[in-house]
Amino acid sequence: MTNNEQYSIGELSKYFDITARSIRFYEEQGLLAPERQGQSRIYHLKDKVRLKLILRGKRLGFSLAEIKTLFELYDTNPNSAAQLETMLALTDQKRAVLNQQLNDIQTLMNELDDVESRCKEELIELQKGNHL
Amino acid sequence: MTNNEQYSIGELSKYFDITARSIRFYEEQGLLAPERQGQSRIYHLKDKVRLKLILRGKRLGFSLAEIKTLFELYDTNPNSAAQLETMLALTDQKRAVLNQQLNDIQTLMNELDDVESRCKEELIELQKGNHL
DNA sequence: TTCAGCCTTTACGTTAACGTAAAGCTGGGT
DNA sequence: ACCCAGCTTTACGTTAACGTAAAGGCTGAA
Repeated sequence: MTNNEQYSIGELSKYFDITARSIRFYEEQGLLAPERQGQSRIYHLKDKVRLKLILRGKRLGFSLAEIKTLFELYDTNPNSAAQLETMLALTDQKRAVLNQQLNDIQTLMNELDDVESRCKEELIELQKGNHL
Repeated sequence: MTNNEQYSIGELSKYFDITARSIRFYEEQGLLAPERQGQSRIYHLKDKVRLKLILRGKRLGFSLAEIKTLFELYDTNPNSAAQLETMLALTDQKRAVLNQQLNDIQTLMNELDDVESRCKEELIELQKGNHL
């Protein structure tokens, strides 16, 4: 009962609104490894989840190479202490970057608020003028 | 009293920890327009502020072209209604992107928390083992 | 069978954001 | 006078992440 849905590359590309070329490229870079039936690629739920993670990583400004190493860290079962330490260090590092982004976004949001309210005030002024 | 500090390109590059090449490139792309004294560039506070904005924009994933149009929108004194509407549309658009990023970051943070706590638990287990 | 629609591989092209080298001016210190 | 650090321009090189043909295989409907 572990979900047996299958997807073609075209279905996935439509679903995520990206090109098939991109999906093949991610595979070429070692981020995906879909099953094959004959020459065609068959994607399952785990591939779909991976793609989702890839796209989210990209939106956050990670390179495909970075995303790949994150996958590898996540995939290798973390049994040795050294591996775990490495993982912790990396998560901390990423966390710092994300916090920086949060700050930036907050600052920018505030500025957008300023601009927006000033714009709206000016629009109201223009409206008043039009009544004459 | 409006602050008369001057900076050389070297000073600014050290301050922001970027190369002089980058700063010249931003100028080449129309994002900066420093004063000249002879052949050398002289930067003032407003240039420094601009650079800060450029770098923040970049951290948020904006292209230099996008940053430039934002600057231009910000610079043109917004007097016509059409301009104001454009500005409002753009701010809304950007706000949507930023909100998406916030979601992504939040999701990722949670996952990092999960990974981290699992790592720490495993480390503790390893410690216990070492006592035998 | 022929066609359309989807898939495949191979391979060269493109864009953004610089890196990097080459070659030269220039002001201050010794 | 000379040098050096820091500035300048010009121009070609580089990397990431695809875009865009080109040429062909497979499969189901007409």
